[in-house]
Amino acid sequence: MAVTDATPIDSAGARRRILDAAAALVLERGVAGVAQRRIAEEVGIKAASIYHHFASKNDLVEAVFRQGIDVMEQAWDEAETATANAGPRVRLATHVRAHLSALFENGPYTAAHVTAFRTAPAEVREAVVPMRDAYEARWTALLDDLASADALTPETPVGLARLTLFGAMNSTVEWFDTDRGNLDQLAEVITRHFWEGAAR
Amino acid sequence: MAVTDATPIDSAGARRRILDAAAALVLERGVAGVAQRRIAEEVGIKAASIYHHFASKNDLVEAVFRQGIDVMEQAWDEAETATANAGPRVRLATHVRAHLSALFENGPYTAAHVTAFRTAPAEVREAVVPMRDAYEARWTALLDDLASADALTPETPVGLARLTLFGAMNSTVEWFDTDRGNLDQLAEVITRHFWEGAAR
DNA sequence: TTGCCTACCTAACGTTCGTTAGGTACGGTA
DNA sequence: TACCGTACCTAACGAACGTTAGGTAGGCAA
Repeated sequence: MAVTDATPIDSAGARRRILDAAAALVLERGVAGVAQRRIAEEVGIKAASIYHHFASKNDLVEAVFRQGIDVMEQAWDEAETATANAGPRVRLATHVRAHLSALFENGPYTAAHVTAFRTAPAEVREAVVPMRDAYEARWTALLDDLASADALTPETPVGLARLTLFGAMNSTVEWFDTDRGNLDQLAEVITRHFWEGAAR
Repeated sequence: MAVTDATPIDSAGARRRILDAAAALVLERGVAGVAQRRIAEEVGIKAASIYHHFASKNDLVEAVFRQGIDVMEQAWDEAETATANAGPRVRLATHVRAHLSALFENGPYTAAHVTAFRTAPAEVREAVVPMRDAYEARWTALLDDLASADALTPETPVGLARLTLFGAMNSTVEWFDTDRGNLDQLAEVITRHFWEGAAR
């Protein structure tokens, strides 16, 4: 007669705690570098118990990536409503700040997505790509707006400009430290560099 | 009495072929996502034979990263001698082009280093960090030069400017396709964005 | 001819991986 | 009171992992 240690106090939040731990670990070790047993240990359960909440490891990391994109989308929406009547530069700056907020101020999901997506199994990537594309399309639309309002120089194709901007924003996860740096200042530097470099 | 399949025709180049395969695979799957047996398969040998050339998997991936930094350093040196008497903007543009050359035109080593370093085991990272720092110091010195020659605005700290530039350059490995895009044009766009954004 | 070095091999080791089967405890519902 | 779903558990599976031991074949030197 075996006795169980199970103490499901935080029953509803268990799935969320697994996701949190998975996202944080995937961020620092990559998808293949994280074992389910390690995630479980972080949460305080056994590896097999993860299967009560997720069908497989792929299912779990896919959920992490989806959450990362959800966070970005939400940040975008807030920036969009906040700048309904703003000029092009303010609109751009607000969205840059929102993207950085998604990367640093709402858990490790977006950061994990940005750094680890490329190394995920093909099945996971294929399932997530449509959501990724939708978010990128929003940025393309914004930059198209700016371009057709004559705010951007026609010298640089919009697609190239967007990728450069994404690079500048996303690569901050490699070095920026929320405890030591100021996100508003960072957003302003990135915005200024892009704006002065791309504005006409 | 077992018979061997060993056909060591390209004896001297075996180490190089292992490194090539390891770099390419690490680039697309991350360090933990690549098995020695997979690398060996790519080369056409058995996994155990890798140990004739490298002491361990960590030793192998460390060699990949070191090679990646060597490639960058070499590109830097060539750019440095080519712009001995050039103005600040040309100097910057040449170094940007050289860094992109390291990323795309000299094997997967630098690209592997840039994308996979963060997920490598701590021992590997610690061994490689001094080389990384030395390369980054070269960029800091260049930007300091530009700043003290009054070419850069004092509004942005040099450290922040360097990290922004690195972000723009390194993130190109995620999307740029050598077959479809032009590296000279890409270098020019990145240089212009940075220059117009940072110049005074 | 003998002997050694280089570059590979086969076979296996212990460990860790994702995953499954089958059980236990507990809170709520009938 | 009996039952049932939820949330965990232990135990174990086969596969894959990094790594080691011990061999074999070919080239070169003495």
